[in-house]
Amino acid sequence: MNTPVVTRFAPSPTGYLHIGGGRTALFNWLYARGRGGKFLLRIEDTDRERSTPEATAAILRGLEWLGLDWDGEVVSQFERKDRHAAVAHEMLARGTAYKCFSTKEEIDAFRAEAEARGSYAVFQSPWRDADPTTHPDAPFVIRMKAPRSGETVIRDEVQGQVTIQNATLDDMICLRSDGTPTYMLAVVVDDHDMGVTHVIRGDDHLNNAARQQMIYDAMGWDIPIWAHIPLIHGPDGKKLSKRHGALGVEEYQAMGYPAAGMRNYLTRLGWAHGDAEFFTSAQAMAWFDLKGIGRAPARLDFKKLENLCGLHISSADNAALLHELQAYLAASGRPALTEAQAALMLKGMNSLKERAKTFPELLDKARYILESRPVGRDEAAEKALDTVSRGILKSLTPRLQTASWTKEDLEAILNAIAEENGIGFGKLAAPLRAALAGRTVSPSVYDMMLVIGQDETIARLEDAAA
RNA sequence: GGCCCGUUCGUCUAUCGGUUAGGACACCAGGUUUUCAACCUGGGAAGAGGGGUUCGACUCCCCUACGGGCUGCCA
Repeated sequence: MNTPVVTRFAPSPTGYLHIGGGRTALFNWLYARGRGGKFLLRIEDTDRERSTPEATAAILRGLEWLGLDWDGEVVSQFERKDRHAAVAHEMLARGTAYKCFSTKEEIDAFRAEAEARGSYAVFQSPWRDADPTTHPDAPFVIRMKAPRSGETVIRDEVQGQVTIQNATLDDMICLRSDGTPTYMLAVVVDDHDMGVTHVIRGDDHLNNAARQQMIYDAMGWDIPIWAHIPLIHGPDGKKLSKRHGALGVEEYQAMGYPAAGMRNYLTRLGWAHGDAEFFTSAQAMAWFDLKGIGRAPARLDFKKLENLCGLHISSADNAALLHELQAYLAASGRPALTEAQAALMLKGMNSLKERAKTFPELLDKARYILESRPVGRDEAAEKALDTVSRGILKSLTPRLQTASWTKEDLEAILNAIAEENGIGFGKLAAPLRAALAGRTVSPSVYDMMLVIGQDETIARLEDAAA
């Protein structure tokens, strides 16, 4: 019997959920969901100065948009501070931690002196082995009594076996002088208490894993399976910054990328399953594994994101797509569709979704549906409606009055008109498109006519011919 | 400074000692076409550099370069 998998995502609420965090959450989610395990969410809000409820809300919204559902309640790390403190005191009792009365000033001075000597040493507290009877009545921190020799080996599913010399690690502080826990202690206690079996997180924590492992050992707890994944870089290979993509995932939503495409892209970024490129979340869950994660940081490629999004849009269920489109409109602060518009969108969705990579593009192609008469025309459309073309359109309307409004019938009529005027079908389609959509770029003229219907089509042609 | 991690086409990647180094996006050319999108065909494009180990190295080892991370009473 294997232990059920428990993963977690543990962001600190100091800002929006950025794309890298979103991917970390996604990996944890895929791993748990693909194995019938649990995916937990914990907000690391022990830094009271920088944590905000707004950031927490933004992170939750971001995860929801990505479709990453978590199990159980969201855990607040801050609220568990008493438990963290209790563990620190237990370590004290076990002799795996000690009270350190060194002040910040003393530590700073130690470091400054080391630096002045041109050397670099980890801080060694004079209180490590002090006799408790010599303890002053002063504020203290609780430090881990870390081994000073030997090495700590991290068995990482992504990075392999990583060995850290214990001498390079200091006795980290577990409990601050104000009694609050540090991150290092809090993560370990929480992951243990929450039953986390797999810690999948950014590789900026790889070194921390060694220190954390010492706490697990000190408490006699089972060490989780580590998987430190490389961070995402910007298109230029540099660390992600706001300039190029370190946007909140909500901004990607506002840019109109469908969540399924985003998930697919992010899953494939830094992870591979053979040659699989385009896949559903169900497939991703079935395939996702730690072995397939690469060791090098990946760069963001918006072109590929768009390509994948286009594929997901065109293969999406029409009703679901309409639903997500409406969510997009709301998220980007645009007016909602009227019921009539929504109905027409659904009717025209088959042709619309094949030509869009993002929701703005979909909306743009749907202009013929969303605009009401008189349809505004851009410059190119105006040009397409020259005198000759208007004349042709005029001769077309009476024929349409009696049409049965099936594609076959319309095809017969338009082909006949083109032939009568001695022009190719393309020459006829251009002004027709301009009249119907007000653009020279639109879905097929047949699709448009069938979607908006006979009366509206004729009315628009009359508008244009006038 | 110290320690740790990384480096295959422009980008994401496959390869797990023996391949003409494969796929995808992007790009270029051609085709199809009712504009756009899509689609079809073809093309250019890679093992950071240097040493080893080996019959044989993209794959294993070492060095260098470059990139990143950690080195906080931040997470």
